[in-house]
Amino acid sequence: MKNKEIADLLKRMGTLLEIKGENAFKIRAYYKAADNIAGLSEDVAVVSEEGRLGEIPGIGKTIAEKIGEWLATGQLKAYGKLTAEVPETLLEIVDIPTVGPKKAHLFFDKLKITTIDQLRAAATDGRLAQLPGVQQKTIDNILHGIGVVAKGMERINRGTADQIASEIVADLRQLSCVRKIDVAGSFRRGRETVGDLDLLAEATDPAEVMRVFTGLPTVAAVQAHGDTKSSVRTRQNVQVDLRVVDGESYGAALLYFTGSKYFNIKLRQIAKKGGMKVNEYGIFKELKNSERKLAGQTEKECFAVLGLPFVPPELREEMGAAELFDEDQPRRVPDLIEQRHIKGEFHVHSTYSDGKNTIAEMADKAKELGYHYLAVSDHSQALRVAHGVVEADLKRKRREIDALNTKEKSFGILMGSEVEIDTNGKLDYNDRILSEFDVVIAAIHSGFQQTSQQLTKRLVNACRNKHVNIIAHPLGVHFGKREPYDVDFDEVCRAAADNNVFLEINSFPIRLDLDSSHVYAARRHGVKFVINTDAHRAEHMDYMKFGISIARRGWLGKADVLNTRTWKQVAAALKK
DNA sequence: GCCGTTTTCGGCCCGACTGTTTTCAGTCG
Repeated sequence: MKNKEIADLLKRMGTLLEIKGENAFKIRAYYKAADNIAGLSEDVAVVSEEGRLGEIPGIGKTIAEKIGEWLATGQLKAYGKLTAEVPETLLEIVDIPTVGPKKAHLFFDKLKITTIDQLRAAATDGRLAQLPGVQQKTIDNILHGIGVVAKGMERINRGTADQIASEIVADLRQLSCVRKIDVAGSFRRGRETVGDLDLLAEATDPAEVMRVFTGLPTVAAVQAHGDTKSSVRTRQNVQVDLRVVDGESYGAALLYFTGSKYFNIKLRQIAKKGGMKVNEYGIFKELKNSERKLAGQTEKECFAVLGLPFVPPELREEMGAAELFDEDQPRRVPDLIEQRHIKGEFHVHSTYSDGKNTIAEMADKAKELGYHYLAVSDHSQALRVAHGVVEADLKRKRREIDALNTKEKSFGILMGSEVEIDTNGKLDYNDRILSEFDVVIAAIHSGFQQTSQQLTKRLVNACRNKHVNIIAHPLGVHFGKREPYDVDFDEVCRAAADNNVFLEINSFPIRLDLDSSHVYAARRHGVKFVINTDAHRAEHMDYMKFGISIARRGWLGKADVLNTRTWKQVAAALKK
């Protein structure tokens, strides 16, 4: 799929037009188009071939032509023309915090600065100080910002974000003046990765909250410190923003700071049509010379006065917005899966392969979580680096599981395996061995460099095997190391649906694979899912919440997910 | 540049904080 590349290209064009000083609405049109392409669940090349680009919101004649040209030739004349005027390297300049398009334009126009190195030189040798509106503080901020960019500002994975947020929230909760505190932003929407953390608090003494927040031990730098809003950068180089509001506005503020940006714009448009206004303080009826507050205390009442059902945070994205906002259809919000629906899982490891805990210890953790069953699915023999289980040890493992099960009535341990799919699509155990497992998970751990066709064929072959029940981490994502495979995802979905194979949502924080956009797309193929943690030690089983977030973002309900069922129902559902 | 029971022109979401300013522009979310 070229969606991401096209979205990036349109976004870059938007920024370059902004530096150039183009009309603000034209710029926004490019950004909006980029967002909508990025959030598209279909392949934009297919949409283009079928002449349906114009059906994508925010894509008109001009941008549709540009997308077509890029798809056909791999080039964009307009982009070349634009970068001849506004050098492409200025994009790295506007990435520096406190430097936006206006300053980038000023530095380029007056000093011919096009790179970060040139900017640093001009900041240190005094040339920057000659410019109008630039004083020492501005120069200090720019130099500091260059340092921040140099350290890297990539998005962090959900597991890391969860840790940082929990610690800060726990510290602030201790203050007696703090009534409520929530993590908002993309974290609350359940995104797989987050760029920064947005916190919202209700407090009787906002200044005190700000003082404590900016002085926390984890804070490396304070970027802004106001009465109701502050922004810091932590030692892990993660930006955290905190906003304090009063109780009357808490719901409106939570709505506002949860976003997404796209969703907020949608809400404001709906409000405007009804003669209302939305901001972080509430929803207001616009009267002749004044305004009247209609809602603000809770998110629920804010949605209600706009005539909308409560939209769970995970659905507040471009993806699926058509289903939520289409005025011709009843606005339907699905009943999404919840953590309490989970009755077990199928993909954890034990000391038989590369897990750190015994089968009994993993089972204890599962019981603690209130599960009814747990499949212990160790690696198969070919995965030597992970001590894949050889045939002789499988018998020993089976005897151990049977013994543990005889002691227990209300909980069942299942014998599973995470079986290697080799580079030809063949499985690592023969059919006789495979037939003896309670559940078979097939997975790829090698040969990532193969072509799209080869990888697709491997996954499809695995689905067709009569013993395979689940495909683990179907796209091979490894946070910071490996992008998703370039497989024909539609074909994999068809093979899974046709052969009663469940696609895994892997909850391990560095995997999170499938991600929500693929879940959303797969659901439309009639694919069923299973949410697993891939735990390699007992406490990893707490990662289930991350998989739940992805499932919810992908619009999954309880019925779409295998491990919301009892073992009896599971056994029936797995039959091929 | 996009869009349309406000429709082919004239709109397009809203506010806090900072820095450089005597009233506001730029950046950010």
